[in-house]
Amino acid sequence: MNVGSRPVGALDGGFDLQATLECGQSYLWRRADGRMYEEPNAAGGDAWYHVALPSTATETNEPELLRVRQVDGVLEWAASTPNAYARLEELLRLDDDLDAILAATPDDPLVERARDAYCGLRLVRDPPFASLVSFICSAQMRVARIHEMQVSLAERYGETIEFDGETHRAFPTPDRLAAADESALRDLSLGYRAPYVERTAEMVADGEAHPEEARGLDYEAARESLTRFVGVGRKVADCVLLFSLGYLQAVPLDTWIRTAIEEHYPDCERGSYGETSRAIRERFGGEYAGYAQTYVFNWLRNNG
DNA sequence: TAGATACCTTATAG
DNA sequence: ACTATAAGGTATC
Repeated sequence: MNVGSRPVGALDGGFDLQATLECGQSYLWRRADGRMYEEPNAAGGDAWYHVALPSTATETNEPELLRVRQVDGVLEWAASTPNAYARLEELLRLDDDLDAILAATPDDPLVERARDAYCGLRLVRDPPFASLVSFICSAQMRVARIHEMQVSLAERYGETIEFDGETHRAFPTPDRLAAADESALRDLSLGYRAPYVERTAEMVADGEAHPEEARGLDYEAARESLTRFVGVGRKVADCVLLFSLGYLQAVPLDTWIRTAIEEHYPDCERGSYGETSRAIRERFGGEYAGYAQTYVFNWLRNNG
């Protein structure tokens, strides 16, 4: 077992592990106590697990298990392979200068309240295919149930890895998910999202399209590219751009952000997704507007 | 191009 | 108990 630790004070802007993993941007981690989205352990020290699939850059074909927790301002990890910090830095955007990023977001009352409430919350860099499927499943779903769906998919179709005497499962590869049929996915309570997930997985498995292909395109072209997948409209595309592909300017126009626009930024309502998106991105400071979005989303979801 | 509607399933409010 | 409503929308007409 490979272990390590690092004080979060060493990161610009600090870090809050629970806020980062339970704010509804990633559905690919599991809390060890099985009480995700419920109250945290008062003493701190809750652990979360993630199974990372090998990237093309790695030599082995084995999935990699990561276990992390945060105790007294120290991030601690244990992993099945060496150099876990590099993985965590990538997945949890520990390389972001949070102070500088939040300084670039506006100082209006709503954003200030949200920033204060979720100090140390970072965006994530989820793997693109898993992120795509997660947000296809997110349509008209509560955060806790979206997470349940991804756990179900992993348990039914994911590769296993043994770690510390327990079995963990990775999120399914496109191949394995494409082999599922619609009725099997409906049995996992995906509802009308089942054929969307199946057809999208087939598109990726067949080489017809891959979410990675959006990377490097201009923001709006990248969003358009992702809408090729079945079940992916502009909102879901924006989520994948923000939470996986690193387009930090993306502001998914979900119900909470639309509420925020209605009540706090009415002049940003332009009647269409594209124009309203442009206006709210500008209001949220442009380059890092997606960071402001995530803080505001959480503040409204928990307090609105 | 803009607007209306169906769609799975679950949880919560009344 | 039972119904209405909403949950990080999309596809189709």
